[in-house]
Amino acid sequence: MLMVQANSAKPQAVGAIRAEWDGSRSFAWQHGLLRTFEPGQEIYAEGEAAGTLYTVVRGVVRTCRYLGDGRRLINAFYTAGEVFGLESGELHHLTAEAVNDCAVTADRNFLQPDYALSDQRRAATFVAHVLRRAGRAEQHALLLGRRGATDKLATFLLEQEEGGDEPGVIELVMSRQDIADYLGLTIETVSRTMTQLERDGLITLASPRRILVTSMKELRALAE
Amino acid sequence: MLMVQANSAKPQAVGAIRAEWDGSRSFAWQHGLLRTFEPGQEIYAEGEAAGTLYTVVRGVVRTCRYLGDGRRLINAFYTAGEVFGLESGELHHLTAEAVNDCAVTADRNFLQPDYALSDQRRAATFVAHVLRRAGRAEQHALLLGRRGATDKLATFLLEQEEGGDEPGVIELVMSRQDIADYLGLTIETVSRTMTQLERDGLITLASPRRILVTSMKELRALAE
DNA sequence: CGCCGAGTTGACCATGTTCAAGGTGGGTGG
DNA sequence: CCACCCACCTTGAACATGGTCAACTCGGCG
Repeated sequence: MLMVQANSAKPQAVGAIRAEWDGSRSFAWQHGLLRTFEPGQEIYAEGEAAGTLYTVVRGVVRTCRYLGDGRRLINAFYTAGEVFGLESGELHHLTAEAVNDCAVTADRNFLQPDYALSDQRRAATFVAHVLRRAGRAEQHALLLGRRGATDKLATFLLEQEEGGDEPGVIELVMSRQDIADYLGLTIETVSRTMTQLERDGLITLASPRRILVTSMKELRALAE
Repeated sequence: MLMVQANSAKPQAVGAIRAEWDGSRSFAWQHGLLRTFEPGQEIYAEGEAAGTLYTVVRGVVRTCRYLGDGRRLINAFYTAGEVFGLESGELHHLTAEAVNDCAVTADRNFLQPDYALSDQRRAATFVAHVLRRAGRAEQHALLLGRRGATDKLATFLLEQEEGGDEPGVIELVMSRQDIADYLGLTIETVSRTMTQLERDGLITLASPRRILVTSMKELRALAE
């Protein structure tokens, strides 16, 4: 059942949802309110009540935690078709923000315990998403465990290359600061390492946000 | 239904399983084969077929990945009552090994797709476990994202203190090398940082593996 | 044109790694 | 019972890597 109603962040008609979904991956939860966010805008904050399941329709969302000293650690980037906002407890323990202009659907049915499991088909999809999230988080932990900045960046770039449309071409939607906070590095180190990879002939920086992989083999070797 | 049969690693009668479980947390999957492992012994390897759900009965299990250069990254430590071995794909993408002498039950019913979801109660428990694992992995990623060795070790020690029996007392079952690989540090840095924490009066090293927290407040402050 | 945010680069410094040398304690065997 | 061994841990000194601070470039936009 579709919910359409007024909302603080530009709600849109349901037709738009279906339209945007066309040509994209399909999902079991094709209902919920469509909301759009501007770059940097907060979707929910750490500590708020959880229970809503979000699906990215357009753009990229990041989940992160702010530390006492002002530093920020980015947990994950979510792109079109991916879901986020699930929590094991009552509260969000991460903050979600829009990286660029983006649209997400919010399904509040997940406030009801076991709603997701009432139907076996829905349960299967639900579990698949949670397992995917667990795998992704473990992948990220493994990435952060790596020693060198070069290792980390190479792994990150390959990750982004996978998610992109054209093989060998990486269109970064996030800033250097975002990358730094995702890799546990500083913006300067990210920048330097990027330049170094270009000098070594592994990549070409068409622009800061557009990267061409010129030696996939060597890049993969760095990521092991 | 209980499965009891011969196995390479010391299978035991089912009575023993129930006996060991008494007084411990209860689980929806109280069936499966009990197997024991010696310190360092492999339970399953990265790349092997998945589908078995393991529950730790006694001892501690670590899941890790070995990198090309011989380095090892530890993903998690599992203690009595916790489950591991779930995968989103067909294969294990981590290796599981016994940290000390330990016993686990192996339930191969999870080879059948959607077995876990056939019953809603079982599905709920299953989802809870996967969500827990996701949360834990994200926690670990956040830990690894921290800059200082002191921050990391303080966080790790608090984590261990939580899991222990006596407040303020930490019994480490894992070696310094294990800790180093879990925190993305070297064994020397772990050792030095441990000593430094003792010099600063936050902890007392009764023995390398037995630690008394003498200033919980300051330790928490380090972990933020 | 001048501003501004994002990115790059350089010089110096702090932190953790590396390499190497001791300790320590629990086992085994003489 | 002691001597020895071995794995585990600690400590020290030199070194490498990434962080910090600061200057500079670049491109878009009022």
